[in-house]
Order: sequence, then C-alpha cells, then structure tokens
Amino acid sequence: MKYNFQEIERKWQERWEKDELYTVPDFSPSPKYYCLEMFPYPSGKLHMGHMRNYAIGDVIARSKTMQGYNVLHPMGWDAFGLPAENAAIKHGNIHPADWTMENINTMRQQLKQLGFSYDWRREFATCHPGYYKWTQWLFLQFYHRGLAYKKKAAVNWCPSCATVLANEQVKEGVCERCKHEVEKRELAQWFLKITAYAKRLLDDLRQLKGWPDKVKIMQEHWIGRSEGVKIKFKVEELAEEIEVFTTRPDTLFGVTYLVLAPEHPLVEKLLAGKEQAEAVCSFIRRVRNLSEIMRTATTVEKEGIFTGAYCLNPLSQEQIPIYVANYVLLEYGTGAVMGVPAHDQRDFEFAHKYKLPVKVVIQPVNLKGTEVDSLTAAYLDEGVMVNSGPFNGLPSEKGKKAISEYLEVKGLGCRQVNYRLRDWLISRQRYWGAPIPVVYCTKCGQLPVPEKDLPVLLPRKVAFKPTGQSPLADCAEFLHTTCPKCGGPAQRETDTMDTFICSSWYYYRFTCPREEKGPWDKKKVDVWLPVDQYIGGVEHAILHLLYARFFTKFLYDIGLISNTEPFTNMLTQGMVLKDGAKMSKSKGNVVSPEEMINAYGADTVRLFVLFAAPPERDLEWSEQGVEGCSRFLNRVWRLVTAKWDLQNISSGKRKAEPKGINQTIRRLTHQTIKKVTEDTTQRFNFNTALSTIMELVNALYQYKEVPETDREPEVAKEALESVLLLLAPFAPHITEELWELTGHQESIHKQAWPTYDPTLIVEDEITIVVQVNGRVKERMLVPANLSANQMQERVLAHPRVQQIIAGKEINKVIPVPGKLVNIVVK
RNA sequence: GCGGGCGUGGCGGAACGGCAGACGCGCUGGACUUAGGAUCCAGUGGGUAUCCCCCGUGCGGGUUCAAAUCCCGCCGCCCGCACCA
Repeated sequence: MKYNFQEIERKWQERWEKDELYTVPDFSPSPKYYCLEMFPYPSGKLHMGHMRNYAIGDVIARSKTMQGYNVLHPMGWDAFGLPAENAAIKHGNIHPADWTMENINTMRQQLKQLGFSYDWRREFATCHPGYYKWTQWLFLQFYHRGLAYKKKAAVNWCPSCATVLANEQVKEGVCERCKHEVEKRELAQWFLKITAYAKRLLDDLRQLKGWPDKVKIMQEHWIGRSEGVKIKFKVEELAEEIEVFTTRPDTLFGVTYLVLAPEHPLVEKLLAGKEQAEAVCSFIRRVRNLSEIMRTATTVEKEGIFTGAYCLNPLSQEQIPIYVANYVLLEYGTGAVMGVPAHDQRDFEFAHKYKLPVKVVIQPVNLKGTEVDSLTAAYLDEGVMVNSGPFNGLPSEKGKKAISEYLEVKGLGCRQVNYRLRDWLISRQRYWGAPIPVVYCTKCGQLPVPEKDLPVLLPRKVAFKPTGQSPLADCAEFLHTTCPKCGGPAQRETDTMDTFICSSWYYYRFTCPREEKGPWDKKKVDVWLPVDQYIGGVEHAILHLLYARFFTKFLYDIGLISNTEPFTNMLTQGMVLKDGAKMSKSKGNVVSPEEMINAYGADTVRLFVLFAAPPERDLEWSEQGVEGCSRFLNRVWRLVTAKWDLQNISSGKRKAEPKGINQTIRRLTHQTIKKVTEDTTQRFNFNTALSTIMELVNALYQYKEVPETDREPEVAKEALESVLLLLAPFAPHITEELWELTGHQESIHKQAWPTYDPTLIVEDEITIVVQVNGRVKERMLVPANLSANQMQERVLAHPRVQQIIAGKEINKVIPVPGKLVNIVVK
C-alpha cells in the first residue's frame, strides 16, 4: 500500500471535524495551557510566514495536549485594516467587508488544509459588530478614566495611506506599512495615555523571564527612562521662565547658551520687538517644512539662530543667549535644552559652528588641566567639578546630587524622571475600523456614546475616496445623530480606531467569543489567562506586544482581569527566506504554501519548516529539503506498514529481558523518547527533535533486516508506536492513519505522550576517548560504570596507549568518568 | 553613533567547556531493474605517505589538562533604535 497523502489528509481532516477532536472545554480537572499564535490579518492567502508561525504553535499545542494539559488553541482574524479599504478604492466595486470575508474564507480553508488543531468554535473576526462593540466599550473605559483624550498636536501623517500614524508605526521617518515618507501635521486627534503606564511597562519587563532578551531590550529602549532635573532659567526683561530638562545638572556652570525647539510656545514672545524676529521666523518656517526624515537624520548638520533674547543661569547669574535650533524636539522633555559645549557632543558641534564660548566645568581626574583650546570633542565622562563656584572639587557624580538638591531647596528646579515613550495616537481617518464612540453636540460639546447604545455600527454604504478625511464624514446617515444628553442634533466622531486596539485584547475574547454581557466572562478569563505560550514575528516587538501589555495593565487596574501581564512566554520566530532574502512579490522569490501543499501534502510541508532551522532563526526555503521530508515520511510509511504484524502483539509484559539487538533497539527507543521530549516540549528545538526521530527510524530499518526469529515483537511494537506518537504533533495526518492501520481505535492525538524508563536508557558499555595533551589518540570500549580511577588504570594499561606515551614523562592524568581520559606528557 | 544577534563542510544545520560536522540536502560508487528522477547499501571537511599522520568552527591574542563553546581586541553580515538633552 502506498502513502497517498491527498486521500489521508482529506479523510482525517473530515473525521477530526466530525468528531470535534479539537474542541476544548473551559473547565477541566487537567492543568490548563493557553497556546496562542498571533492571529493573521486576512490579506488574501496564507504565506510562508503564517505557515511557519502556525506549524510551530501546532506542535506545541498538540504535544502539550498529549502531555495531559487542557490546551486552548484558538484562531481568529485581525480583520479591520487598510488593505481592505485600499482594495475598495482601487477596484471600486468591492466593499471592504466583502473583500475581508472572502479572504477569511480562503485562509480558513488553507489553515484547515494544514490540519492545525484549532478549536474552530472560538473563531471570530475583529470587524464583526459582536466584537467591535466591545472594542468600543473598552475605549469608553479608558475615556471615563481620563486615559482617552483628544488633543491638537503635530502628528505623523502618511500621505499615501491618507491617515495619521502612531509613533510606533513610523520607522526611520517612513510609514512602516507603505514605506512612504511621513509628514508632520497639526491635527486634533484621539490618544490613549500609555505614558501613564510607562513606569510599570518598564519595571514589569523584569518579570517576563520567558521572553527573549532582544524583545525586552527593544521595549526598554522604546520606553526610554532617564533621570534628570528640570531647571528654570529666568528670561531677561520678561516675566517668563524657560524650563530645561537635563541629565547632567553637574554641568550647569558650563552652560553658555540655551536652545528652544522651533515649535516652542515661548519663541513668539521672546521675538517680540527684536530685530532678529524676521530671520528667526523664516528659519523656523524652513525647519518645520522639512519632512520627519530630513529633520531627524543624524547626518543633518545642526542648525540654529540667535533670538536676540537672553536668560540668566540660575546659579551663576551669567547672561546666556537664547537660540532656536533644529536638533531640539518639542515632544521630549520640556522642548528646551541648556547648551554645555564642553560636555555634550551635540552642544560642542553647535558651539563651534556659531562661535559660542566653551566652558570646562568637569576635569578628568587623572589629567592636570583641560585646556579649552585643546578640546577636540566634548568630555563626557565623570571627573572633578571646576569653575563651578561653591561646588568646585566635588566628583561629578556627587555634584549631580548636590546641585539637584540645591536647586530644589531654592525652588529653581526639581528632579524628574522622563520617558521617551509618547501617548498612543489611535485616530485613523479611515472607514474600515471600529468607530470611536464619541458624539459632538452643538450645545453639550464632546460626549461619549452611552454603553447601551453600543455598538456604533459602521454604515455599509459609503464612498471610498482617499481624501484624507474619514469616508464616514461624507455619510450623512452615520454622521448625524442626536445628543445622548439633551436630545438635540449632534454629529458623530468620524475617525476610527487604530487596528492595534483590536489586537490588544483579542486573546481575552478567545475564552468566550460569543459573550454578550461584557467583553468577556471573568471566570473564564481567569481560568485561561495569562497566555502560556505566545508565538509570532519579532516585527511586533514594540507595537502589538507593548500595546497588549498596556491594555492588560489597565484592565487589571479596573478589575476586569486578574493577570498583570498577558503573555508568560514569548517565542519570536525567524523569517522565511528564499535565496537569502525575505520572500516578496517585488523580488519574485515567493513560494506559495498552497502549491507546496498540493505537491507534497500538509504533513511534508509542516515537517520541512520545522526541520530546516530552529524556530527563532531565519529559515532558508529549499525545495530539495522539502523533498527530503517527503522521502522521510514515505520511509516511515513503509517501515510501519512492513510485515511486523503489530495487531497480534499484546502490549503486556515482556517475557524476558531483551538482549543483544533487541536490547539495543529498546534502549534507543527510550533514549529517543527522552531527547524528543526535551527538544519538543522544553527547548522547542523541533529540528533536533525530528533528527532524533529520523535516527530511530534509520535504526529500525536495520532492525527490520534482522531474522524474524531473532527479533522480539514487543520491542518492535514499542519502537514503532513511539515513532508514531513522537511524530504525531509534527505530522498529524500520516501518524493518525498509521495508528489506525496498526490496529488502534482511538485517535493518536488523544494518546498520552510517551514516557521513558530511566533505567532502560543506561548503556552498559561506552566508548571513551584517550587524549594525549588534549588530542584524541585512541578510543576504548569500557564498561559504563567505571570510576575515574578504574578508567585511568585501564587506559594506562592499554598497549596502544603505552606505545604512544613510551619514553615520555607523565605529568598529569585527567579522567572524566563516562567521557574521556586526558594524559598530559612532556 | 548606540543596542542586539550571527559567523562551523558544497548547502540547511548538530555539538551540558570534553570524540567538531548528528540529521537532512547535494555529490560519488554499487545493488535491484526493460528503465530509474523510485528504493536499498556504502562513501563523502581539507591535506596527505590514504586504515598513518597533520591541519581545520571569520581573524588575532588569552584562560584551561581540554575552547566552536569562556574572556579581551579586531573584521564581516543581519536586525532594531536613531540628535531623547
């Protein structure tokens, strides 16, 4: 009988669905395990990245199930988003909802073809009103606590996507989705106050022992905590103060100028009546017209201009000129910085360009004197304070504290912790998203939509035009409503929410996807959460993963959940490459999962993506590698279907202790179980797990050739069944078929994961290595249980070893039990 | 510039500080066959005097009886951040 993957895979997929094999109960006496892969955006068809992500998750889910866990393994759709709307704009006759549903249907069918063990009853799409009702409801929870607010700000605008973007969605000055250059626009937009959680998001990273360091470091950097002091500088001739933020208060006496961001609100006042006013204004206009990418590139030279105004150093009372410059950002700190050319590289360059004085106030400890003229770069390290009045002689670290305290006492400043993280801009000027549930009444102003009126439904009939304004603004039926307070005429907010909001809470919804009384049933959420293992691409390290953590902390605070972190363990899988590059249409190196499944079968393709590389590493696609996996499955098929007569072997007790080849095979079986268990369920090194199974299969091919009378049927049965059980999470269809063919009634996927007997894996004889001066010279077969001394004796008595070391003086002998003996000679 | 990761045969990749190259691909030879792009068997890091020895994990040092693995300094590639005061 030949291995017919088409037939087998179809047969079992139907059977599993009919038997509801992957339906998981919410409450069970077994320990729970929540295995989750990042749900996909339904972009059209499944790609290799999805395939790899879900193959990894499926092995974990299946092996944990076999280990006796009650495993939640769901799948759904991150279904709101730009591509659907762009398709509508481009093709005109297709509605985003229909486009999305079509894609979902295609991709669901593909996922089913791959035989993943999802509990499909829990499937949902975030664009369904039953889901986004609760997305809106959650927005209101933020709103009621002052954590969702609207403000006018200079925001990132992508002209190509015709919408604003969050900071996290801008990479190197370009839109991370379409790579178009991002502009700054002054707009009133909705924000979520993620900055209120900056400290906890940072501090709790330490709890995440099961996350890759790389991701934690990226988040830490993104949150960007820094300790410093906010210092007030009095403006001359005006009753105004300029606040600056600095991490180097110890250099306060070295300030020779002050710089404001071009957008700083005080600039206008400072310029009033100054002859410089016109020049400064034109400079500011020029800078603000630059795109984000031009403005922030480090290669761009620092440029600035004197405002004509001065302020006073709060400690020395020196007169300090005030500049405006392109390198100061309004959004960070106070939007103003003190210039200390001697001890900050940017200030150093700026001062040289504009001939500003350089004043050394920190002296390196081991050098006599630092001459200003000899400075070729700013001195950034610690040292001793000089030219700093009463603080002279203090080590700079102590000086930081001393000056901070002095400023605080005098009311001239205060210590402050600053974060780089900004609030999350969630408005999008697009149709295909969850409407922000807010109305504007001419009388009562801005009001949240009452919870009883949710969901605010998306109207179906709208015109899709890339106008830069939400299509909802042109939809009278949607726009006009009545005020929930006074009943008068009101207008709806027409912006929709960033789709990252939808994906910030979906993992809670999987516990009760049809819940109508709330976003979820807390009893069920408390059973399943946190997610035990989350799997996805590293590209979400600071987008989705940070937002999800933020939501979780907020939901915890308002009592909706009991966990403070969403994902206990995180696995970031590598990319799938072809010819050394990421698969992409433009490079023309895309391999479609669909074609591969048709040509080789789901089991083979799954096996390949798991075998070709460990999960975190990038994977190079190789069709020859796929063929190798196909060959292996055929080998397994022929091995198991060979004439072993397994059905007639009782799995009861063995008659006698197996000897010789039978003992070897049994030992290898148990050794394989041990290694595959570790690699599959603990280390997630599926490639080595599979190679270990291959080795057992290879050995069994040898065993098959042993005369039947010399083989013990129980040994064969145990070995073959172990191969099937260990392989079942990787190749679920073929193992299920072979399990049935070998006389089993119940699904292989309901069997317990095999366990090994530690006493059976022990070797009685091992090959040890004899080294002379660290080089391998000889191998010896010795009893495994020899002590170090016994090993040493045996090795030194060995004729071949004596020959090698003849005439040499033995300095030392290092025996390592079970491994080797190293003889050090002169 | 800063941060992180990675450099091992022809290729993908294995190796608790202890036999470098498991497993797979490719290649070579053989068997079976009308045929083989199926299957099975054997070989496969380099050098070489070819069952003997030498050299070999990006490069250069160091620690150790012993280093792909640990430490220091370079080089190369990939990813992330990017004037954050």
